Formats: sequence, C-alpha cells, structure tokens
Amino acid sequence: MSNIENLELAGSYREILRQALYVVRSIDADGELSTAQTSTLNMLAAAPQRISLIARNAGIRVPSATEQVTKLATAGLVERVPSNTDFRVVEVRLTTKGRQALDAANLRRNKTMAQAFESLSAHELESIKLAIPAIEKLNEALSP
Amino acid sequence: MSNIENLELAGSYREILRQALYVVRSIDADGELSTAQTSTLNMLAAAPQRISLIARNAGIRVPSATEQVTKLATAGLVERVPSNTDFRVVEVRLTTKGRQALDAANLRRNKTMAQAFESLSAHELESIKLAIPAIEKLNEALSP
DNA sequence: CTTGACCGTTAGGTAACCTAACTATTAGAC
DNA sequence: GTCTAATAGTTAGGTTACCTAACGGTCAAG
Repeated sequence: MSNIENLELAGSYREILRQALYVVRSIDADGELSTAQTSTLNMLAAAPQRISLIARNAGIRVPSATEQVTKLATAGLVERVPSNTDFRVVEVRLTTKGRQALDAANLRRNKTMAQAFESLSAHELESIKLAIPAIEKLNEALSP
Repeated sequence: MSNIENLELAGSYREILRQALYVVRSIDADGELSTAQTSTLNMLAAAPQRISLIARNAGIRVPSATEQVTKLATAGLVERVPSNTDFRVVEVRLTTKGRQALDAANLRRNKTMAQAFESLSAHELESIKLAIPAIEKLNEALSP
C-alpha cells in the first residue's frame, strides 16, 4: 500500500469529517444542550467520573473540564460529589434532571440522524457500520 | 431496517465523529494554520469563491466567512478581488504564498494521518475507504 | 513533618462561531 | 427613469469552548 494513496485518503477523510462536524453542530443547535455539554453528559451517563478523567476522555484540558462541569452543575444537570477516600478528588455524576435532559436530547437528535440514514442504500448504510470500529481505532492511533 | 437499530447507529456515529474532531484539531494545533483556516484555504484551492459561497460551502454564516477571509487576507494568504460584473460581489482567491502555506500544512498533516492509517489492517482501511462516499451523502442529507 | 506530586479551581486570553444592524449595489415595478 | 425591494458584504457586539499559567488544598514518602 503506497504512501501517496494514503495521503490522498487522509485528505478526503479530513474533508468529510469537517463537513460531518458542521452537520452535527447544526443538529445540536436546537437550544437544549450544546454539543460539548451533550458529550460530557453522555460520558457521565455510563458512569460517574472525576474531573481529570472527563478531561482525558473528552480530549480536553482539566480547566476546560472544570468549566464544563461548572456550567452543567449550575444548570442542575450534574452534581459534584467529593470522594471520601481522597479529598482532592471530585466525582461528577448525573442528576435525575440531567439524565432526563440527556435522554430527551439524544432521542430527538438521533432521530434526526436516523432519518437521514434511511435515505442511504442498505449497502451504504452497511459501509458506515463497518467503518465505525476502524475509525475508532484510527482515533486511538492518533491520540497522544 | 428497524428505527431502533438506526437510532443506536446514530449514537455511535456521533460519538466517533466527536472523537475524530478532537484528533484532527490536535493534529492541526501545530501553529501554522487553524483547522478552520485550512478548510477555507482548501476550498479556495479548487477555485476562487465569493464570500457567500465560502460561507455556504463551509456551513457557516456570511459574517463568519468575512471574518475568516479578513484574517487570511491580513496574513497575505488570500486576496479580495472585486467582481467587475457586479460591484457588490467580492471574489476571494489564494495568493501564491497562500497556496504554498496550504500545501505545506496539508502535506505534513496528511502525512501524520497517513501514518496512522498504516496501523490499520487492510480490511479496516478498506472499510473506511468504502464509507467515505456514504458519509458524504449523509452529510448532504443532513444539510439544510 | 516536610517536600514533592497530584487534583481541581481561578484568572486571563483567543478562535470561531452567532445575530442584528448597517452600507452599497443591483434589479424589477410602475 | 425613478423608487423600492432584494442581495452582497461588512461592522458591532456577544457567546461558547477551548487554551496556558498560576494557585490552594490534600496526600504520600522519606
């Protein structure tokens, strides 16, 4: 497999990613939860996390994670729970309100996207399904 | 094909896109050209464009496109050329310096990505290649 | 019990978007 | 032909989500 081929692939890959991001952002611009807030909440939906882990998982710095959490906490969607084994650590977890808001936002947005999926052929749909794990792996390979 | 299945697909698709965004952004954080600047320049590399088309193609509003162009023009990477058929219109085109900067940035960044592609199996690589046109179509389906 | 590492917050700054309001030009109606 | 409505782009002002640097509190190891 030639390097030049991969270079071109990288170019188109980049380009469709950029487009896809704007698309997702415009779907998320419905005034409920921003894209960043949603992804933080989605992370917390799986399990409570300390600030530093939120940052690491989201690919952002700790102060940015603090900022996100503060915003969400002010809105009552998450709560800070001081760890009782290490008093430096703050665990962040979804509140009931947070889970409801997240579920509602996810449902509506994923519905919009699922509709678009239906405009694809079965073959095209399949190709996206197959690519997801590969892209996941690629993301990891490109992470620090 | 069930809706529920598509809903789940939408969720994972969203998630890997988010991750991919951070990855691309971190590759682009090399101080040369920002991700947004690069994508504007890439668009202009194909052909000169008026401001409103830059905005439309990039999925942003006209004032944001003006801002981007102003920034690039200040850096000497693009130039505004007033249309001589319609004096309201401004055509924006790459300067030589702009083309050089773009080529250099693209090469280095795509090289980084191409390296990561090589950590994938031939099968995984193929799945990404196949997915690109499908994602492109999906992007269009989700655009306003 | 002190020193160094670690966790999170605060302070201050920037890039990239947005909406609303403006200017200049064009095109269409009468 | 002129007046009006639409269009192209800019300006002004604001927000979000990131960043780095500097700080305070807590833990762990010598």
